[in-house]
Amino acid sequence: MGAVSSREKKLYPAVCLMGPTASGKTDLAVELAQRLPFEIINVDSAQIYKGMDIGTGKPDAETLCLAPHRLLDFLDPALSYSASQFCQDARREMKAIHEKGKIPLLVGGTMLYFKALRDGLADMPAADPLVRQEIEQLAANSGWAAVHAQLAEVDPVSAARIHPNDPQRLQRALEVYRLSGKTLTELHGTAADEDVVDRDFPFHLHFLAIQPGLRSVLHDRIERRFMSMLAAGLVAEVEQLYQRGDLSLDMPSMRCVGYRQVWQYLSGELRYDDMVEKSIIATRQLAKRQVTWLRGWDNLQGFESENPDLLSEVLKLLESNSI
RNA sequence: GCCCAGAUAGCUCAGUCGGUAGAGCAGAGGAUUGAAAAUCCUCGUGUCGGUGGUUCGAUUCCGCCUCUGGGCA
Repeated sequence: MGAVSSREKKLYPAVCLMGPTASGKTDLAVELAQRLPFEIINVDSAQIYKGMDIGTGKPDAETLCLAPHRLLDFLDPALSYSASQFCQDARREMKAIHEKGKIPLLVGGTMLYFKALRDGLADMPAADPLVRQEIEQLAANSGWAAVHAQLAEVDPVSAARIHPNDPQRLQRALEVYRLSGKTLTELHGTAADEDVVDRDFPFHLHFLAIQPGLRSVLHDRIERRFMSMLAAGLVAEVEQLYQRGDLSLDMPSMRCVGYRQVWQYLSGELRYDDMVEKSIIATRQLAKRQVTWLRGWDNLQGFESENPDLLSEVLKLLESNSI
């Protein structure tokens, strides 16, 4: 067992704490960080945004003082982020934490980011606003079916895989071809070569997840949490963003659960009660997609979030993994 | 009390010129490679309010009853 075990020896531990929204990840992470030499890295695509605090369930200032979070609250809502940027940023922070003699604790519900970190991303061109605009123009003029048809000419394999009704993926696939002259199909699998894993990414990821045992409990928590967000001033928070004038509903930040619906309320498109209902529904649907990711996740240690002994059980598991 | 309109899937409703019914939303399952809190796919049996009648056959037509709106008193 030469190659494998010698590579494993060079890997340092990092812990990934996953779970659907409203399952109590942050509370658990903060508890863990106070007992073990962890430093927390945020893995939540909404909590990266500045000025989006209440609706994203960002930890409050007091909590952040006790347990600082990296990659949290650093990006203006007018900008977009990506799984690729996350990987670069997270690796940089993980190394920095390791150099301080501590262990990275990655916490969040953005499963694509965890996956990208674990598996790597293919070597592909980044998003290009101009090319995206061209493709959107094509779609506006001739329909997304035309985009799909064009993709089918250059990359029939991807065209067969991507549903004609999925504009986001059609656009990306055609964008990659226009920018690189290569198909998504060719480029997939070019990533995560072992050099990258070993040299730039000398970590072994331990995956933990928490979630309620019953879906009904999760739904209950989601509803109550959204109500408390409203009580805490969510509408005023979104109104500040709304009034900036440079943000819009087609930006990733304003498509976040809750923000989108409050925005529509502020613009008169939704009545207050409908905004509340639709926000809660959107949150439940988000949680469902997160649970779907978790169900298929390899080597995942799951914990029941309502378990009163949660903390000690997680600590026991970490100890048994020599963390 | 009288008149009118309703009563069909968890919700909002469509429909059956009489042959036991279908959309949207919700919900469930799934996909997921630079927007991912995004984007997309699949899944619909329910005493058709109750009860009598007409009929080979009623959720559909008729009577009565119950309930809910609205109007008149």
